[in-house]
Amino acid sequence: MGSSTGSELESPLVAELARALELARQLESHLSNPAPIDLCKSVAPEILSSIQRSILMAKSSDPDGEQQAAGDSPRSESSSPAFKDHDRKELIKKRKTLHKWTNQVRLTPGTGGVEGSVDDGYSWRKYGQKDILGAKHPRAYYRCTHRHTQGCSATKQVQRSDEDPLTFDITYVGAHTCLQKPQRASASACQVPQRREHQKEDLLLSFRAGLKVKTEVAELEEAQRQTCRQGNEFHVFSAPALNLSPVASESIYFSSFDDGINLQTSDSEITEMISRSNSASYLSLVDMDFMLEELDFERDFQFDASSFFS
DNA sequence: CGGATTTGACCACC
DNA sequence: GGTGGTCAAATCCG
Repeated sequence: MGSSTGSELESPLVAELARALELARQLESHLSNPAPIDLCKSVAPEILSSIQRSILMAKSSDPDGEQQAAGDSPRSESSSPAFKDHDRKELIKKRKTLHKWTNQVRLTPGTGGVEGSVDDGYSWRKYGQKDILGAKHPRAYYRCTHRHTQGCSATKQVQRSDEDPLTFDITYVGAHTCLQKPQRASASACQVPQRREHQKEDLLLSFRAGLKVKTEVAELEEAQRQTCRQGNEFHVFSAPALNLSPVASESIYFSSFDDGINLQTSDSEITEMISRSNSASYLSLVDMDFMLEELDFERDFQFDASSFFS
C-alpha cells in the first residue's frame, strides 16, 4: 500500500504492480538466504493477490471507456440528473457481466458473530436490505467501503440460510479493484517464522481450508455442495458461478477438515488440495479461478501441496 | 461531527 | 405487476 515506490500520481494499477514487484523481490531474497519456508509461504499469497488485482485493474480499464479503477476520478455525484442516470445504467450493465461466486459460511456458535461480521478481510458498507420471496431471512447488500474513494465496485450479498440460522450464503459480485489490503493477510505476513510444531498449531488455530480444483460444468455446483459434510467449526465452501467457457468452467471448493486430507473424491479429473492459514489467500484463490480461464493458463498446473501437510 | 446503518422509495428486468 | 437490486434521506453511533 504505502510502500509504493512511485509518486502518488501514479495510477492504482502501477502502484499495485510496484507492490507485486516489491513482494517478489522479498520472496527472492528469502529464497537466496536460508530463510524458513514459512516466510516464503506468507509472501507468496500476497504476490498472487497483488498480481490478480493488477490484472483486474488492467482488464476493467479498457472495455468500453471504463475508467473507474483510476482512484481520483470521482463518481459524478454533482453532475446533472441525466448524467447520473446514465452513469447508473452503465454501472448496472457492467455489473451483469461481472464475476459472481458464492461462499457458504457457517459461524461458530457463541462467538457473537452476526451477519455483517462474517469477516473476509475486506471492509464493507451495508447499503440495503431486502426481504426475498421464499426466504425466511432478509438479504443484506454490501458494497466496498472504498467505492467512492477508489471506484471499487465489489459488492456482496449476505443471505442467512433457511434451515441453519448459523449458515450464510455470501455472494460476491465483482472483484476488488481498491487497494485495501486484506487485513488478516497483512497480519500473517508479518508473522515471525516459527518452528514446525508451532506452524502446525498455527494452522489449527487458523481456519483451515481444503482446496479442490475441478474441471466441470457449473451446473454440478449444487450437487457438489450437498456432498460437503457439515458440523465443522468454520465451514466454507465455494463455487464460483462462472459461465464463461462453454467448454468447462473450473470451480474451486473449500471445505474444512480436521485430521488429514478429506478429499471429496467424485468424478474429478484434477484434484489438488492446499491448505491456507488466512482468508486473504482463499479469496485470492477464488479470484484466480476465473483468471485461469480468462488468461487461458494451462489447466494442469500444479500446486505443491505436499509441503502444506507434512 | 463524520461515517455507518436503516428503511422506504425508486428503477430495471422478467 | 412482481421481484430483486440500489439509492438516499433519516437515523444511529463512536
